[in-house]
Amino acid sequence: MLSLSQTTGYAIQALGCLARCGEEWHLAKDIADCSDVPLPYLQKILHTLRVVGLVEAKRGYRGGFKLVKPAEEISLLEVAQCLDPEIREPRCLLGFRACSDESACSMHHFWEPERRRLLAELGRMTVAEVVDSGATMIGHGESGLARENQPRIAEGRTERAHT
Amino acid sequence: MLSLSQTTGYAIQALGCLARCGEEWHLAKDIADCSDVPLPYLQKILHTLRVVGLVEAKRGYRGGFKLVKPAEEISLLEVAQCLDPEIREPRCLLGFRACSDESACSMHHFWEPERRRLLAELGRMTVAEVVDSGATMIGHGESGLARENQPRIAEGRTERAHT
DNA sequence: AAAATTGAGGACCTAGAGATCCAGAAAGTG
DNA sequence: CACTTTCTGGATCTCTAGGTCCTCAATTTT
Repeated sequence: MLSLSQTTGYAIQALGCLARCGEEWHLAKDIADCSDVPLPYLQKILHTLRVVGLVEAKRGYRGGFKLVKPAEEISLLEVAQCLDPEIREPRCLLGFRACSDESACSMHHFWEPERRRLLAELGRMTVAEVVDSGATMIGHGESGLARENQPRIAEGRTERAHT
Repeated sequence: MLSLSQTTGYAIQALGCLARCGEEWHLAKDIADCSDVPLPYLQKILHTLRVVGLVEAKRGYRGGFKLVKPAEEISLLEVAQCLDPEIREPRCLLGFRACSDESACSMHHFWEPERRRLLAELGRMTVAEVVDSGATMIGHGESGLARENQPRIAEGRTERAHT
């Protein structure tokens, strides 16, 4: 209750990781290491984010994911709307099927303004802000929490002697 | 997202119906008819409400349910806490396992005050207020919405020529 | 005491979210 | 071209909320 879905949270984390770490392609695996998101599930989420046009994907050697637009232009609401169907079609707080502005349940007049206010908040906040408030960098496995300084994306790939 | 569980909404409806309709025993069936809650599930919820001490139950002929204390003394928060485990142990908005005031995720400082504010609201609102803002009376099948005037509990039982 | 009524409470079903796994396709490397 | 890497996308598993069903036990009526 009173929260975004787990999946949306995961997506915000993933986008945050990408935002912090430049224009390069980043592997799903590295993003997973940087966040609290299990890899297989993250892959699925990244896939969805690509379909809705928030990230770009490249397959094959030295492929990965990157943001399509700057993190300053991605609102949290936008992310939530892509992944959380209930955000688009909110349920009546009491579960009435026919609840609406015209035929309101007894909590509607309390709840509807609250809901709008929170959505507006989410519409104002961007992925960039979330990043700035201190999270983990891809590839440093800090579990995504704001501890110590901010690590960066895994450069493990350089060890593979490319170029 | 951003709502109480369906079950909590159902419970508030049921308590509201009981509140509106006096001290007598009311059948689960009549309460179901008055609300948008499917009978078998309502029975389960009423059972839980009895276990946590919000309603009293009586079995057998002319049994039913009634409130243990006046609706003015039942806060919505109280109801939610009985039925919605996530209210007691809120999840991190981003899904971090270790998120807390000390080790906060990047949305924690935005979300925590919002959450507290909403919980405080719910703590202030009572079942009595929800009733007063216009809902359906038990036994008149108005689907629980604030249409027309407020119907009362089914008196179908009187047809059975008791007394 | 027998019959009728009604909640108690456990077994069970269903859908969706969260999560995992794997064969296959695309892309770069040598 | 063969090989490796990495995303693709569908099948599948698990867990929980929501919901149904059925038998048992308690209580009142007659």
